[in-house]
Amino acid sequence: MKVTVRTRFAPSPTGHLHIGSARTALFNYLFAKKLGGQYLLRIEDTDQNRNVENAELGFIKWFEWLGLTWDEGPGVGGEYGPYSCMERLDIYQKHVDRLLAEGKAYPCYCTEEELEQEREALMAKNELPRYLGKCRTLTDEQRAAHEATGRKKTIRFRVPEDKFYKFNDMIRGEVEFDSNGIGDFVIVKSDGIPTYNFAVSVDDHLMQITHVARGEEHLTNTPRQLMIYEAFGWDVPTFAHLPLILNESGKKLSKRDQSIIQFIEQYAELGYLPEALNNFLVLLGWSPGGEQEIFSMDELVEAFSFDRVSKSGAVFDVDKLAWMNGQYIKAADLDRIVDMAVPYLQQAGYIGADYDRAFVTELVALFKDGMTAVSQIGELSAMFFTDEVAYDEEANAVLGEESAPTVLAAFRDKAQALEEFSADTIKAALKDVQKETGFKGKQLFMPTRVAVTGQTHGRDLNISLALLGREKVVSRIDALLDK
RNA sequence: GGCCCGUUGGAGAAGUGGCUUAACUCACCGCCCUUUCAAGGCGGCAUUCACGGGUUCGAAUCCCGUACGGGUCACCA
Repeated sequence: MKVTVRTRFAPSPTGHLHIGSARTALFNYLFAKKLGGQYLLRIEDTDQNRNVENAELGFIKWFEWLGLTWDEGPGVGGEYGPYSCMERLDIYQKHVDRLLAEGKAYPCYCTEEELEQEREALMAKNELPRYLGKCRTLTDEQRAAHEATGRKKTIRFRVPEDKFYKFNDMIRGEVEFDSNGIGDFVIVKSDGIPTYNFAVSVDDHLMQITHVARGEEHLTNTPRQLMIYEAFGWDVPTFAHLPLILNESGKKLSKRDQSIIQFIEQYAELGYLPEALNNFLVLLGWSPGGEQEIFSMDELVEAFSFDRVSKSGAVFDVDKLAWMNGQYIKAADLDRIVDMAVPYLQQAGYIGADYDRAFVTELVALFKDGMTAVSQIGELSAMFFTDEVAYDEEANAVLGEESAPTVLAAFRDKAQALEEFSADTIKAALKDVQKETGFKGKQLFMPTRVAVTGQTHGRDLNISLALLGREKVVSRIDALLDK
């Protein structure tokens, strides 16, 4: 029987969906879809201290926003559930008991202080800090004595000595670790909850996960998980360790890093399109090989493979993301962008609840091809909603040109006299001003643009002026001429 | 420090022994188009693949060493 591919993404519920998590989820999703398999979501909530209230709901929402929906997991269920660790405690317990009974794991009564001392002592001797196995050989009597004092205990996995753990990583090839470099590690914490390494192994096996793609920071966890698989006699899934996403200084993106916006919800708030984010993220560490860079989700499913994922870290390039988003905005339906733009305009107080849809549509159409994020609509269209125009240094330089007063005065009169104030008639009026004053090109347009919009850069002048309306255009020019 | 991993332009990268005088994209710089501004088009931007040895008729591509960078060494995931 052909085994179907099953992948998963298993985040800890820290509250927000990080871009790195989204990218890992994306890779797992694409791989499963490409091979006609299933992609599942599982919540790794074994850290009681870090679990955030309702965090689960938060990032589930953002996964949905990205379109990375799961075939099994929270909300949708599935025959291998439950899909969060804290609901699976009894399952882990059974497995721990088995390891304990077989002597493959043992209780450890060392306190944190004792372990800390051990670490310090080792470091002082210039040896690598690790657990030396003090409780490894405790007799039943000694254990009973510890139990009697009510001392807290953890369960540690007995790491086999002198063994090499090898696996074939889909991205990094053959990777090998010496078991002697790994101390007996904790599989059940003193609060009775299993650690990540243990829970993840048990869950991946029970949920019949065939391929595990995760960040490179998990590479050194793999031998531990291999040991657990071995202890239970389970088949090992295929691993793929993705290159890290780096900040501009080449360091792993830390959640506290201020230099880069890191959470999906922040991008959503800024008016990024989910397709753009997916497209940008997939290119971080993966390359399609050809010359195409813009991919729909369907195309990605078709094109994706782990053997085209690189081994070295990828720097998160904010500019490229902006460009990518701009491409998607440009290609998107105008109506969709208008819908996205409305809240920003309302928030800025430019339009109310009963706004003029036709006007807003024209406004958005004017800026759509030049935006890099929909939130920019506020700043971009500010001049349409203010009475006072502020002129900066650059603007004043243009207004100081000798052609400015002549051109402005002429255009003002033409604008005033225009029967209909539209892009076409404005264009004609400007043409007349040119004939009349002899100024053309930059000398003609720049003073007009700057006087009315306050900006030296912008979109189509004729449409901008028409949208602004005669009244604003004329009064702004008058205000300048009066000075 | 131990163990792992990596190193092609400012960034993402293609390239897996000859087809490479190293694709493509972002950024940057020019030019064209547009009477302005954008958008768009075109072109420029690594004589060289961290460095040093080697293997080979031939190396960015294979091997060794050095340097640099990163990850990880938790009762966090």
